[in-house]
Amino acid sequence: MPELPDVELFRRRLSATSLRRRVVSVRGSDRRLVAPLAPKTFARKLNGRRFVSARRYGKYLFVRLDKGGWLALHFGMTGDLRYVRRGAASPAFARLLFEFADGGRLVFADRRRLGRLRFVADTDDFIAAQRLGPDALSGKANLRVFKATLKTRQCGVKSALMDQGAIAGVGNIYSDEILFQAGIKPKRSARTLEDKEIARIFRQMKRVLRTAIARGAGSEQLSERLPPSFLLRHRVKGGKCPRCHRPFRTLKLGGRTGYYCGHCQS
DNA sequence: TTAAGTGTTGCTCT
DNA sequence: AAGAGCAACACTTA
Repeated sequence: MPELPDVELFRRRLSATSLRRRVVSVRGSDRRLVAPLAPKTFARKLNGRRFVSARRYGKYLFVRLDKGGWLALHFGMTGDLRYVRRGAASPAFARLLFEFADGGRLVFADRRRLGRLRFVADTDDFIAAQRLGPDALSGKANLRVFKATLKTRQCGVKSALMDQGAIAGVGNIYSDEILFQAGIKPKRSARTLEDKEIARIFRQMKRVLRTAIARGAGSEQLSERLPPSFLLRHRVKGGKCPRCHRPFRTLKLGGRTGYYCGHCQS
C-alpha cells in the first residue's frame, strides 16, 4: 500500500498530532521491525524524546528527535500510521506504540511485518546510502532529469517508474495510474519513448500524486476518494476502463500485477 | 480446506 | 552489470 501519497498523508497526520510531545512509553516486541536494535534498546533510545519535525522522501518518513538524530520509517507493503486518543482501541496488527503523557498514542500497524524503523544520524546521508533517485514531487525531479533517466533504462517503462533509484516514491499501484493517464502501455521500452511521451508521463506523474494527496487517498479509502476517471477506481479483477469501457488487461512483473487498458494506452 | 494472492525492498542469478 | 525473479512475511480471498 504505502507509496508516496500514503506516506505524505502519514507525515501530515503525525505532524498534526504528535509533534513537541514527550514520548513516555514505547511498546512493541517485534524484533525484525526495529532490527538491528533489540526492542528493549529501541524503546530505551526513544523514551523521554520528543518528535520535533517530520520529513518525507520517496516512501520514507523521517521524524526528527530532540537532542539530535532521526527515526526513519518504511512501511513495507502493509504498514500504517495512526493516532489513537486515550481510551480508544488500537488498530488491528498494531506492532509498535509510542505513548504520550495524556494517554494518546501514535501506532505503527503492519499486518505483514515488512515495515522497518531505524535510527539514522542524517537523512541526506541515509538517502544517498540507499541510492534513492530524486523524490517524485520535488523540484529535483524535473523533466530534463526525468528524460535522461528514462533514456538510459533498458527495462519497460513501468519497471523504470517503480525503480526507487530512478525516481523515489512511485510503486506498483501509482505507476499503473500514471501510465493510464499518460496513455502509455506499461511494457513499452523506457529507452525508446518519444520526448513527447516522456513529457506526458512526467506531467501525469506529478498530477496523479498531487491529486491522490489532495483527495486524502491513503490506505483503505484509496480508490473511493479518487476521481472516477482514474484507473485506480476500477482496478479490480474484471474492472473496466472508465474511458472506453473495455475490460482492463493485466500483466505480471516479478510476482506483481499491473493493470492497463489495451485500447486507450499505446 | 487449501492454495494462491498481496500496494515493499533486497538479494541472487543470469 | 543491468534486469528479472523470488524470498521475506502473515493474513485474506477464491
